Amino acid sequence: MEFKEAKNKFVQTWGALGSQWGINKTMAQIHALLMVSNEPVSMEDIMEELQISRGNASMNLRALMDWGIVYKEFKAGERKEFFTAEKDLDELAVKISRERSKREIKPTLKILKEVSTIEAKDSAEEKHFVDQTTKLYDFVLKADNMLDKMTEFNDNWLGKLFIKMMK
Amino acid sequence: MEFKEAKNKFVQTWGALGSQWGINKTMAQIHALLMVSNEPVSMEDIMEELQISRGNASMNLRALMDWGIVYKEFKAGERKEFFTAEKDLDELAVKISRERSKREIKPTLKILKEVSTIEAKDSAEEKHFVDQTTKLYDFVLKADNMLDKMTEFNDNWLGKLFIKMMK
DNA sequence: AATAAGTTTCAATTATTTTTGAAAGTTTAA
DNA sequence: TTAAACTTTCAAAAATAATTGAAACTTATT
Repeated sequence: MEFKEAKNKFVQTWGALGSQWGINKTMAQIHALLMVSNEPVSMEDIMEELQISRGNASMNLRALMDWGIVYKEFKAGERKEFFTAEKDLDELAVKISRERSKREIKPTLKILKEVSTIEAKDSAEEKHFVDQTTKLYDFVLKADNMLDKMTEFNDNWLGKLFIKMMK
Repeated sequence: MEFKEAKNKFVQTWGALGSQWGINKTMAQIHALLMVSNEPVSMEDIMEELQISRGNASMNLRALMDWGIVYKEFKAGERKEFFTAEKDLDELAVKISRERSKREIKPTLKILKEVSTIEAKDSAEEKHFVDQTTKLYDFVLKADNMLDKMTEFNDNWLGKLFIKMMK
C-alpha cells in the first residue's frame, strides 16, 4: 500500500468509526486528517482533501475546537488560519473523557437522581423501579469517578493503570 | 414526581443518551423500559408504552437480543413472547464492552495495523504518518486489552477496580 | 389440514441529521 | 476608509437513518 492510499484509508476508517459513536463523519475525518499531518493545515486544504464545502469545514472545525482537541495556528506572514490536532493520545483521551462526562454523564446523573428518589409507595413495580434506577445511579457515578481518577494520572495514564491492574 | 412521570422521564433520557452514542433511540428506550420492569413485557405492551409500530418493536428487540442484553421469555399457558433485560449492571457493561470491541475496535485495529506498516520512504510527512498511526495502534490495543482485563474480574469489577486504583 | 395467534421482513414513507453555498461578517493592509 | 482576504452563519437541499404497515411467514390449536 502506498502513502496516499493508506492516509485515505485511515481518514475514511476514522470517519466511519465516528459515526458509530455519535460523532459526525466529517468531524471525525477532519480530526483524522489533522492527526496524521506533520504540519498545520489550512481550511482550503481540508476542503480539498475531503471534498467538502467551506461551511461544513468551518462548522466542524469550530466543533473540534470546542472539544479542545484541535487548535488554530497562525503562520508568520500568512493571512489565513491553520489548524492542528492534539497529537498526544493520553491528552486526547483525557479531553474526550472530560467533555463527554460534562456533556452527557453529568446531566444523566442528575436525571437518575431525580427519578430514583420518588416516593415508592408499596407496589412491587414501583419498588423495583426505584431499586434499579438507584443501582444505575450508583454505577454510573462510580464509573464517572473512576474515569476521572484514571485520567488524573495524566501522563501515560493508560500504561500506569495497566501496571496497577497487573499487581 | 409520581411514578409514571419518573418512568417516562427515565425512558426518554435513556433514549436520548443512546442517540448520542450511536444507538438508535427506540432501541435504547426499549432497553430502558425492560430494565425498570419487574416482570417480562410483551411486544404489545412495548408498542403501547412507547407508541411504536410492531415492525419497529420487532427489529429493535432482535437487535437487543443480538447484543445479548435482552432475553426472550415464555410464560406457561401463554402463546406470546415476553422480554426481559439483563438487569445486573456489571454483566450489562461486560456484554456491551465485548460487543463493541468485537464489532468496532477489532476491525479498527486491523486497519490501523495495515496503514501503519506501509513502507515509509524518507519524507517527513510519511514518517510522521507511520509514527502517529503506530502510536494509535498501540494505544487502542492497550485500551482494548485493559477493558478485557477489567471485565474479567466479572463480579463487581468496577468496585474491585476502584479499590486497586486507590492503593 | 384449516384456522387462528403471533412474529418477521422489507419496500415505501417519514423524520432526522448533515451538507451546501451564498450572503453577511470580520480582520488586515494599503 | 476602502478593498481584498478570509471566516462564519444559516436557510434550503441532500443524504442518511429510522419507522411504518401490510404481506409473508411460523407455530400452535382445534
